[in-house]
Amino acid sequence: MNPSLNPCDVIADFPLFSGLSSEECLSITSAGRLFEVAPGEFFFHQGEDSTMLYVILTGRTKLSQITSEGNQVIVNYFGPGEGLGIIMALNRMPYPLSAEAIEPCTAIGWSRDAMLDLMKGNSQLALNGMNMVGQRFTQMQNRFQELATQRVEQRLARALLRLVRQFGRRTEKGILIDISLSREDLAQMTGTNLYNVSRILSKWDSDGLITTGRKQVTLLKAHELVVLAEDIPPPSHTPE
Amino acid sequence: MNPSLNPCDVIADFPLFSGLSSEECLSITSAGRLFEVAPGEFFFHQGEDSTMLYVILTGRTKLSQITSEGNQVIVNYFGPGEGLGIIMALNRMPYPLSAEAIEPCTAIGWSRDAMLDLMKGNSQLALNGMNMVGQRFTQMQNRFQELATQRVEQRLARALLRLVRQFGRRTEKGILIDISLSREDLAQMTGTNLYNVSRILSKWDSDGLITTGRKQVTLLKAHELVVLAEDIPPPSHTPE
DNA sequence: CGGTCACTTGAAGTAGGTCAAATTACGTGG
DNA sequence: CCACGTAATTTGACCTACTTCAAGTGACCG
Repeated sequence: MNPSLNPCDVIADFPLFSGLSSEECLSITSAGRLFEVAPGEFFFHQGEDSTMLYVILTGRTKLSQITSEGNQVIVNYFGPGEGLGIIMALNRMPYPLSAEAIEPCTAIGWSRDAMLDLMKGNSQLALNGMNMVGQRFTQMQNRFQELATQRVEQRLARALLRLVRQFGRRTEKGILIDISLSREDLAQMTGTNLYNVSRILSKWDSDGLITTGRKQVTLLKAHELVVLAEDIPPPSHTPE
Repeated sequence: MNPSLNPCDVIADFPLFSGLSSEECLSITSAGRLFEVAPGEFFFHQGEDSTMLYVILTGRTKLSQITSEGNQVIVNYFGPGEGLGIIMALNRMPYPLSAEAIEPCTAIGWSRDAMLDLMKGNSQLALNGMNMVGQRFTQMQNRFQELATQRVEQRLARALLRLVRQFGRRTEKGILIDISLSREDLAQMTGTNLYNVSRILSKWDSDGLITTGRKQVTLLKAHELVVLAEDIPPPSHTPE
């Protein structure tokens, strides 16, 4: 009955809790613990044994992976309602990626065993977990396909559109992607390098599609980006 | 009690049934139906509404996806014990890919609702399902990373090694990948085109790493492929 | 005001994509 | 069993997208 530790009003429409009564929400959340993570700190690091899983209440988190060759790949950014470590914690494997707070974050965390017990006793919860994993699987698969078949320009356009959906904020100039977002970050999201990203953004900037700043991007003509994202390569030479 | 419709002895160590009693296995399998799918036929097509999910008993299946631009991507090959449509059927979304039998297949199939009911009544089953989805997620993520950071040659080496693990069969010459496997197939698995694959395979062939035939590959020196797969690019010019 | 960090831009090199054509294997029907 | 047609594969040549290196510019921080 402690509202500060049981923000059920907030989490009621989180996917993990959908279809659950408020009593169930209460007992599930009270089996966990509230965490606060400062920007730059990590919920967990890639390779660590996965003992905890979290659902974000507030703040944004960056999920990234480092390859054996030392290349970093940004897999995703997560915000409120999304789960961290759900997949792996329930599979008893080391975390395959690192989760870093890029803003002050609060989250509810459970130990793996606690969550497994909860799920065993509440199959709706287990199904919700499975749905979340499934969602992420689909996203991942789409990005895989993207990477396999599209050119950098299209992938970059899609990445921006995804980010806008997650972090877009209307301003008087256009739609700002409201997170710190360097060229390097975008490169790591799209499987290329910062030079390439810089060139493409510069081009779009001078074409009036976007405005760029230091670690930020604002979309001016989102529709044109959609056209780019859907490919349709420009007619190279006019065939009669 | 009909052994032909309830091959519990076979499925006992399938991941979906792990930790379940034979009574539970029995009641779960009997809620499903046995399917036989001939080579070239499909369990389901991409985009169809996902009403059924399957667990393969025998035979191999190819999972592929077609992009909006018409490019095909081979996501995976699945064999006995693996699930088809688990992710999507439980998420109430259209199948994101097509599942085609490449050998005579038998599988148990359930309607989505039947499986959801079973899982609601048996949370171990739900957890098993989640584990399977999690496994596939991890695989997908690794391949994503691969595609984002590695060159075609490495990706091809890895693809072959993966295929060997799934379909490798010792022969007197080496380890044969025992499925029909064209250059085009390999290209669609690694995000490149058949010309590129053909060139690389030819090179490896003349280096004695593999032997190739029409729609087949045999590994001779698997270890050398592992070296290639782990990258370590050849020293371009000897630095003192 | 100096230093660092993010970003830009140029130039050169390369992996890989594309197109075209030749070659080889396979299967079928005669 | 052979000849033919088709499909798989190889190979060459060219070209473009992308990477890499290098040098410079601009922005924020102390």
